[in-house]
Amino acid sequence: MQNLLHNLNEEQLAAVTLPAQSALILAGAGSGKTRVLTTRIAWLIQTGQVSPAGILAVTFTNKAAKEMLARLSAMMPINTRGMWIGTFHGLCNRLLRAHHRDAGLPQTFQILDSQDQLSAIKRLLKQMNVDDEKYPPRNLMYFINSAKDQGLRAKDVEAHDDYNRKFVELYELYDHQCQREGVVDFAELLLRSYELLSRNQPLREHYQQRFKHILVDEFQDTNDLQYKWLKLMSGQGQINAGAVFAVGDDDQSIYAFRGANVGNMQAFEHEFRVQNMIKLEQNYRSHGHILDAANILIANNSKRLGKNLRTDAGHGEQVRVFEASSDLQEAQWIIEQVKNLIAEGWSRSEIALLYRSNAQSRVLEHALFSSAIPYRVYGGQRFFERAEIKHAIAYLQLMDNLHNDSAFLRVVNFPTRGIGAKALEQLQDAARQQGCSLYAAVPYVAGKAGSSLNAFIKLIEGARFETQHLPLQEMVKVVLDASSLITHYQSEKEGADRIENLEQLVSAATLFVSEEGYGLDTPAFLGPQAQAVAGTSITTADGVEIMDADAPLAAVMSPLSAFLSHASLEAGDNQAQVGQDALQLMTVHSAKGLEFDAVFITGLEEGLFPHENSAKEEGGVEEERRLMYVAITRARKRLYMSFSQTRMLHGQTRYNLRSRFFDELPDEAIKWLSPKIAQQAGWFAHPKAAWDEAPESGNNKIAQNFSRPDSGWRIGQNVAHAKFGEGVIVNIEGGGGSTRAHINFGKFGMKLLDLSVAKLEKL
DNA sequence: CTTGTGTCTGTTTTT
DNA sequence: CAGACACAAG
Repeated sequence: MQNLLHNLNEEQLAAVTLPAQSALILAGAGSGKTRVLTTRIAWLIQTGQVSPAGILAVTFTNKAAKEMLARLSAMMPINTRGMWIGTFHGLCNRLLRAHHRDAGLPQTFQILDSQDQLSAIKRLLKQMNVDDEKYPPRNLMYFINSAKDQGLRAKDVEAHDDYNRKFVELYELYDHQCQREGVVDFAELLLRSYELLSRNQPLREHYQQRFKHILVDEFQDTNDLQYKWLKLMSGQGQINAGAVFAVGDDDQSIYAFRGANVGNMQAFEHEFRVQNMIKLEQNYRSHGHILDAANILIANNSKRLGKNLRTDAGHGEQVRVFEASSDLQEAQWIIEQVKNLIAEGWSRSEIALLYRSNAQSRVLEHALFSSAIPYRVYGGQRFFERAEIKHAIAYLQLMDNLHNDSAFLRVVNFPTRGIGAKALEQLQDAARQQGCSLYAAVPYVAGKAGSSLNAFIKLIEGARFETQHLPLQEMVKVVLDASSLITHYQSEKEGADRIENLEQLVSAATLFVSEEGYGLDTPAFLGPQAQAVAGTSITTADGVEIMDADAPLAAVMSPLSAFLSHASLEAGDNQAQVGQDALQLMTVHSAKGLEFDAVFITGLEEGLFPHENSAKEEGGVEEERRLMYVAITRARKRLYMSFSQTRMLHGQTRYNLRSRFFDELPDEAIKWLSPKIAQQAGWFAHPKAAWDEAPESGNNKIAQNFSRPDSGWRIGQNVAHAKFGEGVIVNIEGGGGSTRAHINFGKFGMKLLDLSVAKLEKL
């Protein structure tokens, strides 16, 4: 016990040992949040206040859940497998599998990822003859998801005009389609389990009595539905309500775009009668200058709960800032710095390259590849999102759930087997008439179309028969073969990578089976095994005895269903080699919760970071600022920031101004690093001041590439105008006597100015 | 029905 | 610069 608590500071100790009431912990970046959470769980169990089964811990990412489990088992010699620790989506999936009957779902229901959801919506619109110009599928998807995120069904949504009424109508139809096909989208996992619990009293009471302590990580990221879910699960407002221990940081709320509502923190404080709000403000991660930069930047936001991080670590080094002339050169400069760091003995895996959007990784990857620096990209195109993997998965989905029309359509003619648009049209007509799935409608299609469709059915049935007793990994092999996916890619020029990925799918299946505790020879189709374990059965209203959802996984779903869920919910975070000491590349979003010795924040330009779309959204810029705050606070010892005058985007060069966030950083904490030689050429000058110091070693080489004679105005030139402020020349037209320039003045927009008339100052 | 070519468009962040 | 989609030729 003592050694459990002895490393905690005063605030942390207070949080960990709070009485069994709901509490809100405002945990700043790097203040030991995860440690407080896990120690709290360990403390509750070790002091005998609750058994492991009475704990429910929710996170947002699989990474965070895994981290928590790992730390817990390091702390205590208990079996964490039975514990309810996971993401909202993962836990809801489990709940729905265990109670699929009560939730009105087939045992083998499948989960749509965003891609699948969008194509399901497109299919619906086509079938209903809806003009997708007028009702863009993306907008409908957004509409449906945000309704669900608020806990609203179609019937609950108020529509004030015809346009919105159409959306509501389509929402309703979409839900019907999903129900018919036995599929659920991400938001549906939550909404469905919320409805399950609120409708079903015995179930609700069972779980409410069971979970004495509910712990929520990253509480600022909860949406309305998740908040309601927590209220229901904890029995908030009832006499024996469970205690909710919420840990969050309003300054790190970066998921408003998917419905997260920071207001939940205040609501929580009131509705859960929080008596204990503890702030963790001692930062153990970053050196002083880095922390100052973060604190001063975030102070520009208006709606904050108020919190300031402090550190004992001393100032440390200043933040290094570099202005590049192009995205290519930015990448080169980064490589140069990374090489220096590595030469100085920094470990590659302790260096992170962060960017605002995934598309930015390309240039960086290319540069890293050419310099043979090992790196690892997180996010972006994930393993289970690759086309060939989605195809293979669709075969498996179809075998597990014949009525999944999405899966059916994806593979019925891939690889091509002579089933074209005409045949499918016939099939869809038949399905509509019979009110059944495409698969079930095949017998109703006559003629040539019918026979090629029948051949496909035979293929699926054959594969099902062949694999009925095989374990998952063997099943995957059979499917790759029977579907002719491998053969297909063998005849394709660029198919080698895809085949390699398909082979990795077999390894992924093997790994999954062993990690989830299934036997390596458990048949993939083997359904829930009703082995009642003491204390895990519930008697429902209609007197049926069912399993509690925390019974062994095998009691809740078959290996195949579990694997398919895994594919949708985890998307294969990365398939890169884990052990290698490699540079870390990721978006700022996926860097949340991580920390590194050295961090590069790249592409700090207006339009990119803050992203241009954010300007149009309510509170958008503040969210971007929080994102920047997250980025800065990832760094322990050294922080670099860079931006570029030009950048290739959507196939054309864009001229950007440097990010407004630079103006919000404290001068003392910043060191401008752009080369003097270039400055003299008028190329790199920065309005703030002259460069702080002579270029560091290694920069001269870059500088030479860019110092060129100054020939008056040029595209990309930064300028200042008395009325419009700072801008950048985007295009120059005319010549001789009258030269006019298109200049992007940021918030003043684009102006066409005559260079001989307008009083412009070169910057 | 398939395949290739062309045009178009739409671009943030993620469970 | 992609990926999605449409259309024409094989």
